[in-house]
Amino acid sequence: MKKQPSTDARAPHLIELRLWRQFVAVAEELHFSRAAQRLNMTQPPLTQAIAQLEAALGLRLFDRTKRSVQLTAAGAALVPEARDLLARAAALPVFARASADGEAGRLRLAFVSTVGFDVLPRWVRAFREQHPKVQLELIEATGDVQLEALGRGEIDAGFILHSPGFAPPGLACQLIAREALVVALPGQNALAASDTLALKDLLEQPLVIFPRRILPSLYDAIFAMYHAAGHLPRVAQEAIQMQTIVNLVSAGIGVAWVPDSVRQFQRSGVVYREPRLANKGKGQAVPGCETSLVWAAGVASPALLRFMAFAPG
Amino acid sequence: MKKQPSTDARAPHLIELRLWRQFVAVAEELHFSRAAQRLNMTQPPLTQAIAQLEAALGLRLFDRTKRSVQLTAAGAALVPEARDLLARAAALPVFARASADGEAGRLRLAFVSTVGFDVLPRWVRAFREQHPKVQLELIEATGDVQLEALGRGEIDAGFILHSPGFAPPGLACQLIAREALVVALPGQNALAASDTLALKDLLEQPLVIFPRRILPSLYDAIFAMYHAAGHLPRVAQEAIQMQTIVNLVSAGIGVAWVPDSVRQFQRSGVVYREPRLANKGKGQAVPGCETSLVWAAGVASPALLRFMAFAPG
DNA sequence: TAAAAATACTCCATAGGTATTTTAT
DNA sequence: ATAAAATACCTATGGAGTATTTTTA
Repeated sequence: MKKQPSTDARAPHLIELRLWRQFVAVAEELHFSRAAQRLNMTQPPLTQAIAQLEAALGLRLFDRTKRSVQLTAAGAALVPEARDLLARAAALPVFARASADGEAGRLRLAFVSTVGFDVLPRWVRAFREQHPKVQLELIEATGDVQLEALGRGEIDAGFILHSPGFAPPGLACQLIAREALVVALPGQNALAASDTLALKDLLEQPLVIFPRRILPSLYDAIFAMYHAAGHLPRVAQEAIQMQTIVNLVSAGIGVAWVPDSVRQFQRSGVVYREPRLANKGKGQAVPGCETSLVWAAGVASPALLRFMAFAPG
Repeated sequence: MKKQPSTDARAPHLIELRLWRQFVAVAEELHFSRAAQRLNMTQPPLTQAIAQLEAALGLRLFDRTKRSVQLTAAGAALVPEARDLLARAAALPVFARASADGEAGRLRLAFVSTVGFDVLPRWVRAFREQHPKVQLELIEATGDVQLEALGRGEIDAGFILHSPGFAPPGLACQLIAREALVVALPGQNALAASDTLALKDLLEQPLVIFPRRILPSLYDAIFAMYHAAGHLPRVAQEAIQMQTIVNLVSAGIGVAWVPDSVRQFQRSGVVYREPRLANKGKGQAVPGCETSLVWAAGVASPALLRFMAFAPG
């Protein structure tokens, strides 16, 4: 025996848009035949449709006196609501297509504090102008927090600091900016007095440094630099935020190698210097640091692709 | 030959709620079979329905890899929108029933200035508390403007001044308040000096009066009162708003018989008095004036009935 | 090989059609 | 007499069913 379509499968008392469309047409024409014409149908099924709608609602929408049709109070109240519903339904396909090609949608972007000063604001402003229907959510977070959030799908992409060559597994990565490291010195440190600074002057200074766990290549590059000069750096303190590193330097805890953009943190008691390396000529240079946009590999949304197309020159 | 249902009659590219419901179910389960179960249907027609929706939109909503189902960017963007649409559609019947019994809806009420001071504010406040979903629109207007607006269906009801016994044609009418007339005197008028005032003192004073066109019975009652005392009143000026009448009295144009509630207009240069009639004992009294709520006969909306139920004792 | 989506078909519920009746102006 | 809504009945589209195949983890 064949099971017949279970009646409540079809619609658990959900009134279809068809009925609302027909209702609005009759309400606007106050005339079943004309409304039917407008709907490209004949009058009898329209009469039935309205009857069906009234039955579903359990109330009369029109006062029909064979010769004239008038809205009841409930009917009149429903007209604007029904119209609104239909307008929203009609807008969905448009919105869908806009979402598909990245014109609309939501982008949750995380960023580390250093890009928050210059790169990101300009980028975001330009993007917003061009794509007003994309809703941008910006969250400041450290690199490790961002990577976890990406893994859980809580953000669409993140701006992180990383050193050249480091490729997080499972993530796609686009270079945004490359910058040299500079040294942050406590203002009261004797070295801050002179305008120029050589690597050899720094070798004995205690270091405030980014944890290796987060940015191994930066950590290693700094160690390699000291090593080449015959020294093992003395780490006074690790800190995971540039803000904190600068604060620690300001407190005189030590000196720190930080990306150039950290200079934006104008903090009294801290001076920044570009040190000369002793053997620059021989090809050894101050190590650099890169800011990249990372996202879960293979799931770049159209909106994200649009966003990346705005990458500053 | 029988005409077959014209294809665009059924729906001019309007995607029915059924498809959105099914889409949301699949998006939530990310599993066609489970989603079908939740929808009380089988898997194959659900697969077809999603295919149909995707065809209508012209884009993919799910990445299906036989073994796993994932939302595309467009699909993910659509989920909250579709959910919202469904929620609104589900709310319509509830709203309809609320409108039918007056729990929700819109009430456009006009009122003359005199009720705006005391009666109306208390009434409206009490009603709003009990029926928060009824949207009240209050418009101050003179009686004649209100009657025209009622005729054109621009307001649902109006508070007007009228004299006992006057019944506007085609309108239903409910008495709200009955009040006696008092006399408004210019402050510099000699009569204002004494606390008491008799009708005979007023007979020679020029009158500022409401036009007969608007409120014939009030006009006639005043004339009858003067007549009984053997005088024909001298009309200095007609004015259609109580505000204006009081202003004219203040300017010394004349005295005026106004409803008691007009005393609320505290205007310097105007005093109010309750005159003694010479022959009070014989049954002649100062004429009165009524405030009534009027509405188009036979079309009191449920919300209006609710409103009237709040008439102050 | 098992689980899940896709495909192929069958069927009937119903939206919409035509013909006719009713009723108020 | 006429115009318009209601009623009666018919048709066929398509949504949902069952059975089966395909695919990949």
